[in-house]
Amino acid sequence: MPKPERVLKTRERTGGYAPGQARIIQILDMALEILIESGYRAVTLREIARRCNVRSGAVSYYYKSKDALMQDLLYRVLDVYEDMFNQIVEDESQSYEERFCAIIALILDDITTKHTTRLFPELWALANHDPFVDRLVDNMYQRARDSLNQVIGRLNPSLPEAERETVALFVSASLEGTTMFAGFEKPWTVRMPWVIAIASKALLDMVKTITVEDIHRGGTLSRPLPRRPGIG
Amino acid sequence: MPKPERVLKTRERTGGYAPGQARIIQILDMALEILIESGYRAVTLREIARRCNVRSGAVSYYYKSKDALMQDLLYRVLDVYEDMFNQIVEDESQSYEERFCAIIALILDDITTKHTTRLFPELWALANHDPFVDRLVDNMYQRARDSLNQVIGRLNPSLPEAERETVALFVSASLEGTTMFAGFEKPWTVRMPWVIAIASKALLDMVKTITVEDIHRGGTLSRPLPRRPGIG
Amino acid sequence: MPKPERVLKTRERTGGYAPGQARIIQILDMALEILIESGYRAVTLREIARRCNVRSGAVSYYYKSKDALMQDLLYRVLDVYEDMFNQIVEDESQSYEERFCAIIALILDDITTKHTTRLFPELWALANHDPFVDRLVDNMYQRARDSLNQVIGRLNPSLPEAERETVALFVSASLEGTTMFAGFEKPWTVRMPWVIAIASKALLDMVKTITVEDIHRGGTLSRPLPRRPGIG
Amino acid sequence: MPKPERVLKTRERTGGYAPGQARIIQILDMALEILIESGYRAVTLREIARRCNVRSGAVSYYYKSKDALMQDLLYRVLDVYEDMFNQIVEDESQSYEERFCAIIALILDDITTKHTTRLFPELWALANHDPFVDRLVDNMYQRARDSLNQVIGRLNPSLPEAERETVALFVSASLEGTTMFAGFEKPWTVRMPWVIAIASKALLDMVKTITVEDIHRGGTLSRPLPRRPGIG
DNA sequence: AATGAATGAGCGTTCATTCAT
DNA sequence: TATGAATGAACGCTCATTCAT
Repeated sequence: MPKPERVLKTRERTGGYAPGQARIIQILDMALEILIESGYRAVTLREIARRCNVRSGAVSYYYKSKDALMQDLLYRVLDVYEDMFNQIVEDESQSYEERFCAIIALILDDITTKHTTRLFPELWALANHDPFVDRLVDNMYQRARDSLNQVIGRLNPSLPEAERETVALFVSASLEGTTMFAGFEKPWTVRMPWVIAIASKALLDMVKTITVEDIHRGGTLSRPLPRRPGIG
Repeated sequence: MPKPERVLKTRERTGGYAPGQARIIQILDMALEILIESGYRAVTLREIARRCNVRSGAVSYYYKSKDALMQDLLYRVLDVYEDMFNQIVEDESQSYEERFCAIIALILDDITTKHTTRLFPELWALANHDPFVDRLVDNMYQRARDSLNQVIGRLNPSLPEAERETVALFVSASLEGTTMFAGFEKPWTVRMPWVIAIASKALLDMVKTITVEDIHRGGTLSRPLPRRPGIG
Repeated sequence: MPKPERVLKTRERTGGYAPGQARIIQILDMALEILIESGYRAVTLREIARRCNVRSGAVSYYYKSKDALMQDLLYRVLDVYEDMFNQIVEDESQSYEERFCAIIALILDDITTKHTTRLFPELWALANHDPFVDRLVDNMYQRARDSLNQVIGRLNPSLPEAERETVALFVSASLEGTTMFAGFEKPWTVRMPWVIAIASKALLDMVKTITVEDIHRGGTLSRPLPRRPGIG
Repeated sequence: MPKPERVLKTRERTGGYAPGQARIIQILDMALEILIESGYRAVTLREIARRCNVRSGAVSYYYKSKDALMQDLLYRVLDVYEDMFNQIVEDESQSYEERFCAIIALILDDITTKHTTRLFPELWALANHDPFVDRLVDNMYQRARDSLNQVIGRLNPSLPEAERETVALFVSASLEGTTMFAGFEKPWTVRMPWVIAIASKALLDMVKTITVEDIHRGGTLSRPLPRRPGIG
């Protein structure tokens, strides 16, 4: 996506349902469907058009470039996750421990969906070579960590801001990392209940007990690590 | 990569460095370079050839299809990780706690390299739509967990096999998940020392103290989770 | 031509001459021109495009594969012969002998055209290795023999169905066989009038006088034939 | 075969079996095998080499171009037919009628072999666009007609030379024409015995009874023929 | 609002051919 | 006598994109 010319806002500005709105939504839905089903390489204007029962020129009519379409798609897709955690964090009927574990369970549960299992590795790969995707995905995760941060601040009030944010980062990373192993149709999908229990214990205990000194001590290793041998 | 016809091993066995061997290595090196630099989409036979200063027909001379080339490349790349952990696990001069933390530090250190940060998300994305890559990556991680399993067995002998394997899975997933956040040129790269400390504490404490009951209790939530809203 | 997905009929039915219809016709005309001029090997999408003054992508726009194009072409080409004989057979102003000889003259006359001389040997060669072409050509000749069969039935009513069909086959084969010798720009082209006379006499006499016993007697040879020596 | 540079004679000159002779024979055998099995398009140096268990460079070592190889192959292949008829024609123990029918049976029998059924249509197609093949095939058929001519001269001595040759041509063409219909694995293969009987009667009767006047009368049609409609 | 037609670039692949070894 | 390495051209095909209608 080398030419990040925004197109999205045009669409967003049109309140209600302009005639073309329905088609735009259909285009984005089909594009997402392909992305999830077959990966980014398979997302072609032709295939999107085919699934919308229009010609590929029609897709170009709504998006002047494929990049613009993809950007619009990613906005839509990531917006959905925006408030995912806030509801839990703000749920006054639960203790902070409960809320923390609820977030863990929520994320790990979401990870087993086809949608999330397939989508996020694509995003991670795209983000590595596309600054626009990189920024978008980064923003999304930042918002997720904001929620975690609030809860962690309550569970371990003595932890300074910077350290707390890094703790939240590790929590988030821990959970995201299970995507490739226990996601949709992955070998460990059936073990997800156990994984949730293990993650809950590991992360909750850590969050509650970790100190600034623990974090600053660095790794426990005094000896130099053997490095991964290079290739080629 | 639908036609997994191996090519590599035959050629590798020719031993020494026949003249053509050097070119094969160059081809794979360049292919990997492009994969890391620009992603799978950018890996074309012509670009590989360009970087090798030959015509694209020369690449086809060595690999009768792009799939065969990619398979050979992935074998080579993943073979490297094969014995990565064993050295540590078998290091008799360290305690098992030390070995466990050494593995964590080793992996997280490796994650900050450009090579690993860029390569693995590509593999995860490919694996979602390509059974061959899926199997290859799965095998690699399985071997990694074998090493973890040995150490965990010593740190927590009362944990039954199945539970221990799931614990190892979570440990591995936790570490892999940091790739997207604290890998090469990522926003949190500079915080990797802290992340190593946090991960060491969280995972070591968990591994040492977790019980079968903890794992079987499932998540701590009794109430149904709010679901992620669908898209489209 | 391994994937016989019809394309033609759909397009043909769009009736009239939509703008694109003209281009399709031009594409098929140029493809046929090349086939006749230079043989099947020379029929490439690029050469077709060149003769149409468009880029090769434009040809691919109309035909999603070269096979589809070739199939469409062959349908068109062979359809032309469909009613070729019927007009004569149904011509009530002629005796059946006249009609029989008219068919012979019609076919042998057609054989001297560049179109037929060049096209049919290509089809025979293709049919040997391509089931689709095989079936198409077979159908075409079957229809041709149907016309002959009607006339032969009148000229020799006592001949049973199966024997009559084989007689028609030999008549048809006899005529087709002159293509390579007396076709367009062949050494014997100028002798075609004589050939027509010879064929008329040989085939008409045979058709009128042959009996079931003649046919069932088999070859007149009692001794084993010397076999053609094998090669290699 | 646009560059007819002879290479064959080089080979022929080496008497006995020079070491490379065996390889040349193998190359030509394999080339013929492919030609018969899969058609001219499939005859590639690579495939020939593969079947000879050598590299394609080795084939180029013996034949400096593919055309030279094909020419050599065709010489070899057509040489075989050279004396095919002479043995029969010169068989003093048979009457001329018997010899004539024996030739018919011989040719039609040969036509049912895979070798002949597959080879000749390829040659006819090639001859249309390749003067070298054209000349070669033409020579071969000329020799075949020489044999027929001798016998026809005995069966119908009053026929002048030119007319007799045209009669021989039609006889030869009649028989060749059955290749596409009753050859190897063709729909009418099982009817070949009947075809032999029909051909024997039709052609023998004609040869014995036809007169110069029959031939010069031309076709029996007085009215103009409806022409095959043009394409495109 | 959408189509139909076409472009131009690039893709993976195959081929005959060359040539030093 | 043959290989191994490489070339250069061509192939069928796909893609995003443009634009008049």
